[in-house]
This record gives sequence, structure tokens and C-alpha cells, in this order.
Amino acid sequence: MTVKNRSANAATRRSKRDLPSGGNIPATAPSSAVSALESWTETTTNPYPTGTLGKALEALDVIASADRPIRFTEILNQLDQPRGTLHRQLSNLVAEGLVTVDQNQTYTPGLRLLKLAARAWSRNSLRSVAAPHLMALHEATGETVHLGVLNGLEVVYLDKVESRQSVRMHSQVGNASPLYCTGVGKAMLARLPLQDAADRASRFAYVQHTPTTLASASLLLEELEAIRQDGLAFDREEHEPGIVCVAASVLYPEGEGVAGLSVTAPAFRMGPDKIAEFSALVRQTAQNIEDETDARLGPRHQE
Amino acid sequence: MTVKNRSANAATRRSKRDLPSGGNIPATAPSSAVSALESWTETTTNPYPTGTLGKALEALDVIASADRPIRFTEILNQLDQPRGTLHRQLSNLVAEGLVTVDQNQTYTPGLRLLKLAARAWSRNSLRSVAAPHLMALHEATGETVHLGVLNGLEVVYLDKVESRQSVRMHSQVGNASPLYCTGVGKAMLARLPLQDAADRASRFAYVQHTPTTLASASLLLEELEAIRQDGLAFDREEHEPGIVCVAASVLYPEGEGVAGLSVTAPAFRMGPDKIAEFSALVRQTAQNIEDETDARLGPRHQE
DNA sequence: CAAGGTGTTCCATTTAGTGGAACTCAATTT
DNA sequence: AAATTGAGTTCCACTAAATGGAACACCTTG
Repeated sequence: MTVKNRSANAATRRSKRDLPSGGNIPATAPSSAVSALESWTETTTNPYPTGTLGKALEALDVIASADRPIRFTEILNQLDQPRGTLHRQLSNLVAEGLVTVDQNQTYTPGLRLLKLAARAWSRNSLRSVAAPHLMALHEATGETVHLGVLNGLEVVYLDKVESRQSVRMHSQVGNASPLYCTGVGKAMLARLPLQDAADRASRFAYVQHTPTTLASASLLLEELEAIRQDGLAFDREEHEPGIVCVAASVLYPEGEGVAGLSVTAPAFRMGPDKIAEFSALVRQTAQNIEDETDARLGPRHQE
Repeated sequence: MTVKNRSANAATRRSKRDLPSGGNIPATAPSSAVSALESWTETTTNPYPTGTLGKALEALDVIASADRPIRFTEILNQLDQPRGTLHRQLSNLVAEGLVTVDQNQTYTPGLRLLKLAARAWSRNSLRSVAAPHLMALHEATGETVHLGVLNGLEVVYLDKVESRQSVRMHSQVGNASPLYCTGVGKAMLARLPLQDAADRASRFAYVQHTPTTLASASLLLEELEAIRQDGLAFDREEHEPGIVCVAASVLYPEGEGVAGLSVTAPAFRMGPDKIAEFSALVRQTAQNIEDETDARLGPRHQE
């Protein structure tokens, strides 16, 4: 076979069929080693060979990332696979309901994704434990409350409570943001083992979203130290201009590691006084959730 | 190789590798023929060979359907595949972030599902066109408003606007309910070609959720006729006791076919007078959304 | 410490995914 | 109207990759 320049695949496929390091299924994000699972978080091509599944998901990712129904050839161009192959993969995705085609041969994410995610979400234990606490925090502060979990180099938001929900209702759930410029992100980073936090810190792109966005690993690490001191992280308009937040981390024992929660508000509504007031509430809420997840799992914890 | 009684697989695999009927990728749910894609909606094993992908998704489905983290063997029992095979499939799912394992070797749906679904949802064109209309309908009625789409034998809810969102916030988005006992479901069925509606009607299980649940295909078809007359469907406590709703269908031209929307409320708050009042609003809202999706696609519609 | 169960790894076998090329069908162009 | 391009689909020999039986760890339990 002619190898051409199929860089992605060539780089991807390892010798025969060995998994990350020996084939053992690693507990997800063990929060100490740089997890094998972070791969798909980044924009680079997945470095681990998951065979057919990986290919199919690459296609699915392209379709999901497109901001409109996307044509066959566009997908082809972004993936550098042979036409025949891609076509069959798409057939399969369509047959499985993960993707939808309409008459104009344009592809859109399918409803099955929604169904799967809805079940996943509603059964997520951290989320369900946290929900009432988030609600209480929202009532106490009157501001928007977020719950997020650490995922590679991102926060993925699991839940959100806001008053003026109106049009942008579910906007955040399932969304992902960088760790280095969000309150929840920094709170979670600070909770990681030092080495792990440093590893991740070294891998961010440090896109300057606003004038106050942290611009380098060293600045970030310095701030993490402060966060460790009092258990609170702040977003000072670092991600979106005019938006500030107070955040704290939650450790939950079910192996997936670190989560975080925050109260977010426009800067004009949340001055130093309010921040001080909310800080205690946020810290307390994080503690409550952590206690409850601990309790749920029972005292089999110290073994 | 010894074939054993691997019924699922045996029944699944067709001769060599032919797709549903010749291999052409069919436009999803063409709302006339019984679509190939309904398969995964039902509980029976997927009758189409999607090879590895299909197998992996079966496993994912099992994990997502479980109401708690599930162990390896439990999955194995539900799937009837060799241990080695299942193990490798799970490895792949984990490596791709679709599934998460914790220390106790229990499997949970992964965050990637949420991310994918969130992107799918936020970019869904029907949903985004409909959102402001749903909002308006909610303001006008003060009651909960749903948007759902037809998917095989189910309604999948795409959006929801309710006032007392509190704890059960996103509960419905992505959820699926049967067609025959929901307002949206019946409205959509009535909008299908007669033959198609009859086909589907013959395939429901007709579980008696409440005393008023329609109990047979003939009863359903009769009611569909009435719904076609005035374009409105009603749920008279047919799915949940004490809950009624008024629904109408929306045809949207992007190939996926039929959708529906409804106003839902407790029966005591929505008597005959209110129903009459809301009926007009519901009908009008459906019309508005339909017009707007038409307009969006431009007048290339009659060709 | 044997017995049973559960999870993981190995490897020869063969299935099923691959991908180059040929084909079809439109929409353009000459 | 014939010729050209380009997008989507199909075909099929080739081989990579999935398979699955069996052996291996590692608990837990009697």
C-alpha cells in the first residue's frame, strides 16, 4: 500500500495493538499521572489506537464541531481518510443514529447522542448529590451557580442554576472551558497533586481572552499557591470581560477525582463586599457536598 | 470456531457486509417508509450490522441504561459476548472517553458524551429557531412548554421552558417518551402519512400508564383522525395522573421530518376554559415556528 | 489453602475494515 | 448537446484489526 502523507494515522498506529501502557484499563483520570484519557480533550489527533471506534468518533467529532450541517467532502478534507472508508464509517454512524443525513447529503449529530447524554447526566452521582446544595447556594446569593468537573485540560460543566434562565437555558451544561482562566478550573487545579498541576499548567495555550487572563504557567502556579492557602479561587474577568466569580473545589471519591463549583456574576453587581460575603458560602457549600459524597460511599474510604 | 448460542450476533450478521438495502445511506427518517434507523429506539437487538461500532455501542447503551455504576460481569451477562472481546471494547470506549472506570472496576458513562451532546444540542437548528417562540408561549400561558421530535416510536424532547425550574432543571431534555400517550407524540403521529402512522401505531406496546391511556392501535388511529381535523392533540392524563397538555405538530423541512410542541400543566390548573384559551396559542406558535423554518431554508422548497 | 468468581492478557484464526479505482449522476462549461 | 468537472457511491483484493478460547492473576469465601 502506498503510504502517502496520512500523517494522523501513521503517527497514531503503534506497533501491533498495544494499549497506552500494557493494555490495562486505567482508572479514569487518577488525578496523579497524566491520564491516558486526556487525549480527546485536546485538538491534536488522538494518539491512542482505538481502531475502528476511534476513526468513527473522529468523524463524529467533526460533525459535532461544525456549526451547521456539514457535507461529505468537508468531513473528508478534515480527516484525511480515503473516501470509501469515510463513507462506510458515516453509513455506520447513521445506521446507529449517532448522525443524521438529510436529502442534501448533509450530516448533523443524531438524537441518540442526546438520549445517551441525558441518561448519563441524570444518573451522575456527583451531580445529583450536589444539586440541592447548588440550589441553596443560588438562593442565598441570587447569582448564577455552576458545577464543573476536571477533564484533561478543561472544565466540563455538569450543572448550572441561574435565575434569569430564559433563552440561554441549558447553555452551559456539557460545555467545556479552559482551566487556567476560570474560577472552577483554577480551584480544581489547586486541589491536584503539585506535580500533576504543574504538568497541566505547562500544557495550556494561554490564550489571552481578556486583559486580566493569566498569561503563563508561572503566573498560574503562583496563583494556585494562594488558592491552596484559603481554598478559594477567583476569576477576575479573566475569561469574559465584566464577569467575575468565586469558586471552590470538591473532591469526590468515586475515582473521577476533582470537581468545582462557583458563583458567577457581573463585576458591577459583585464588588469586594459581596465577594467576601459569598466566599464563605461557596467554601461551605463545597464542604457540604464533599461530606455528603464521602458519606454516600460509606466509611470504606481509608482502606 | 464453535458457534454456541450467540443468538444476537448470529441473527444480526447478514451474508457478507451489505447495509440495510443495498448500502445506500438513506436520508434519516424520511417520514414515509419505516426507517432503517428506528432500530436502536427499540429494545430488541439492532438488526443491522454496523460491525465493531455496533458492538461498542451496545456496551455503551448497557452502561448508560444502568442506574448506577455497573460492573464488568453485569455488562457481560447482558450482552453475550466473549469476555476477551467485551474487555477490549470497553478499553476502547474508555480510551475514547465515552466511558469512565473507577477503582472498583465499575463503569459509568463518560464526559465526552455530554460534550458531544451539548454541541449537538446547541447547534440544532429547529431548537434554536423554536426557542424564542417557546419562550413567548411560556410567558403567555405561564405553564411548562415542551419541544420534541419524532424518533422511531418515541418523542425525544429537545427543549423545555418552565417557571419553577428549581431542582429538576434540565430533566426532560434528551429524554424519550412513547408516542401513543403524550400530546406531542400524538400530534406528530397525526402529521405523518396515514400508512406510516398506522405502521407505527401497530408497533406500540400500549403500556397502561394511567386509566385514560389509549389501549390499542384502533383507539389511537381514531383519535389521530380527530387530531388531523383541528390540528391539536390533547393528553388527558394519559401518561401521568393529574397532568394534561395541549400539543400541535411542526413540520420542518430539513429532512428529519416532524416535531411537536406542547403546553403542559396539572389538571386542576388547566380546566376546559384554559385549554380553549391555550389551544389557539399552541396552534399559532406551531405555525410560527413552521413558517420560520421554511423561511430559513429559503424558497428552494418547491423543487 | 483450596474453590469459585471476577477481571485481564495472550495469540492463532479469520472476519471485517481498508482504500484505490471505477462508476454514477448532476451541475457547469465549451 | 457533448464534454468536463466534482461530489457521492460502489466494488473488491488485501491486510490490519477484531475475535474468542484458554490461560493467567487476583481477590474473596468457605
